[in-house]
Amino acid sequence: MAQDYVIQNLRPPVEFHIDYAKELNQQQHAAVTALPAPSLVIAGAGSGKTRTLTYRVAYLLEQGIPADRILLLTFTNKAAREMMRRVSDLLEGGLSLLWGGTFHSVGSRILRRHADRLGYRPDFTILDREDARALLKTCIEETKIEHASRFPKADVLANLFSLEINTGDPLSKILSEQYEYLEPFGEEISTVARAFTTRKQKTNVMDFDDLLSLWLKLLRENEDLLELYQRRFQFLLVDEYQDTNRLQSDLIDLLAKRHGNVMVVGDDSQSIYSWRGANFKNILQFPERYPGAQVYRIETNYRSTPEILNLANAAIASNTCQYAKVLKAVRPSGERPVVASCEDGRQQAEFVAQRALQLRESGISLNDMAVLYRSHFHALELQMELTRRQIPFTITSGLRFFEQAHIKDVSAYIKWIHNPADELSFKRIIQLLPGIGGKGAGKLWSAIQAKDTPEAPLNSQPLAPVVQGCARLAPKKAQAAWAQLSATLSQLEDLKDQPSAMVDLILEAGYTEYLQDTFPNFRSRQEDLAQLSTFALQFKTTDDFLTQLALVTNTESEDEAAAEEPEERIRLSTIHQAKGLEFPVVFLIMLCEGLFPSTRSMDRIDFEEEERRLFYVAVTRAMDHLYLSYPAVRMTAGNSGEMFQRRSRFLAELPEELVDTWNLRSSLF
DNA sequence: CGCGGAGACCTTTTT
DNA sequence: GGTCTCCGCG
Repeated sequence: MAQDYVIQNLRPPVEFHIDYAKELNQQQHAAVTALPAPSLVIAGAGSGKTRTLTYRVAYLLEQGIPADRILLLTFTNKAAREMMRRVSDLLEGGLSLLWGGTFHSVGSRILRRHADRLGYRPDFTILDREDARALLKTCIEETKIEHASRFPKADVLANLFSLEINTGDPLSKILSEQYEYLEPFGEEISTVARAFTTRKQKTNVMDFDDLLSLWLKLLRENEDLLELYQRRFQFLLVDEYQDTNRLQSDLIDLLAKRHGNVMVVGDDSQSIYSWRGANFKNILQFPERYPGAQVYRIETNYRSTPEILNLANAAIASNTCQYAKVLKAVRPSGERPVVASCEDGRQQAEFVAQRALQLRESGISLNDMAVLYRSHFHALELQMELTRRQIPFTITSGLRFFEQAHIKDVSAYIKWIHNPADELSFKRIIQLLPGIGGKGAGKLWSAIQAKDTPEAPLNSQPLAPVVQGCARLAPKKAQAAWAQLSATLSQLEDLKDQPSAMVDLILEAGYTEYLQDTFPNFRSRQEDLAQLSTFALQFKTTDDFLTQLALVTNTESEDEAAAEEPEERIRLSTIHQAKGLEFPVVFLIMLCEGLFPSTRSMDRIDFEEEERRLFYVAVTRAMDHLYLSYPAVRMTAGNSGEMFQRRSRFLAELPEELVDTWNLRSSLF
């Protein structure tokens, strides 16, 4: 059995010759070299959070802790990969045993190993948001509900369930506090919730929340596994702790219970995910939950000029619920941030484009510039302007790469082969055939289900003959396509664990043709699919491929794609997606009341403080140049009218002497 | 029952 | 712009 952590029992310490005192400042150094014990690192924006964590890992390894005893939890997979790379650089390679990733990806790995304990099989499919919603929708339809027309739609319900799981509050409490108008439906909502859970288990699929809640359930209900993982993960490092929710902090607490060797790093001023159940009180109350925890504050900012930092400090000052801290700049003085008031969205777009070109003239690469905004649609006019001027840009649009219809069509084949219980995927692929719609797909699914018997479970026999056997149930119109489908499935089954080849095969076996017949823009869709095939190349198992497909965000995949081409691009991104990044030049646009802070958030309690933190995150992305802009009038959606805008309260709060104000409106007259 | 076209409606933030 | 819904035709 695994031993408790005792330094003498482990490998002899390895020396990496890192002079920690020289590489780190005093506080960072203290945090990095702290003895195993709970610790909280309050690291302000741009203060070297990643650096601290990276050196911490190196330090632990140097102390003789085997890499596989360390678990690094980050907010995105990309952040984990980046940190691993840096540790690996520091230590000159050899770190394959280090575990790191998001809660979701670590959870999915652990769940695959012990799925049977939860009534799942290890080949379970991970549903993306859209699929989870579709499944929920069928559960709603199948539950007999009075006054069904007034029953909440699937996405409202999905939010509700997600909140329930992520905050740990009972449904009744959430309903009475936040969704009063749904209280009359309480009973039926619970019925749907149960049906949804059963359905997911039966079809061997998990949604994002399940990856956390089932992980927690697994540990809570299985003493042996809890002990196994408590012993295995002797050192927990958690990044972006301010954005963890109840479920995640419970997981950490449970895993750390035996050793208490947990270091959490975060900045309460940058907590921007409360709508997803994140509870930034986790970070405020950490010292109470972990008596004896050391608290380190890193308040030196290495990223921004003093001018930008002054503005950031002023921006966050109005928030009351936080660890009071003032970031100190060490960089030399630079330009004052600019507030530009523009005529309309169009002029704002021109301003950004022009300014970007001027800065480029002065020697700054487009890669070093970012335009940030509150919501995806705020960037529409800018996209048009940049396109018109042929300024290359990357945008992480609302629609994620992996969630586009054609990508999901192709992956549905692979998903179903991999997990024959996956109802959604099966229905999706057969509805691509002519003459088969929702109803027909339902019938055919039942027919397939009938072949799934205890003596001959579907997931242990070739699927192609089963599908072929159901041919007579398919409509006449679909016969040829049906035969083709079963042939394709048969070929796919031979390509087990070659996901890229599977994608290529599906394309050749008629999907490309389908694309051409269906979509006017089939060329760009074909390119996407070629990219999918390339993406799949890096995976040795179908399992890995499908897991990553579900968990990798499009910023991550786009960054990888962009890294391969030499062209410079300015980056357009929501503030949420820019979390953790930094850019020499930042444009923050659409700073109008109603847009930022967003009216959509105003029904939430404490919305203003969270929106202000978001504003703070945005301005602290900037290293050298910061431009804040807003239009005076704006087209409103739908009725093509224009509305006068007021500048955001966050701009109004800034002391005048901290910014240069440019009035681009008056220059027109 | 499937499917294509027309029109309504809506766009907060996401692992 | 993109998705969802409704309607009438095959």
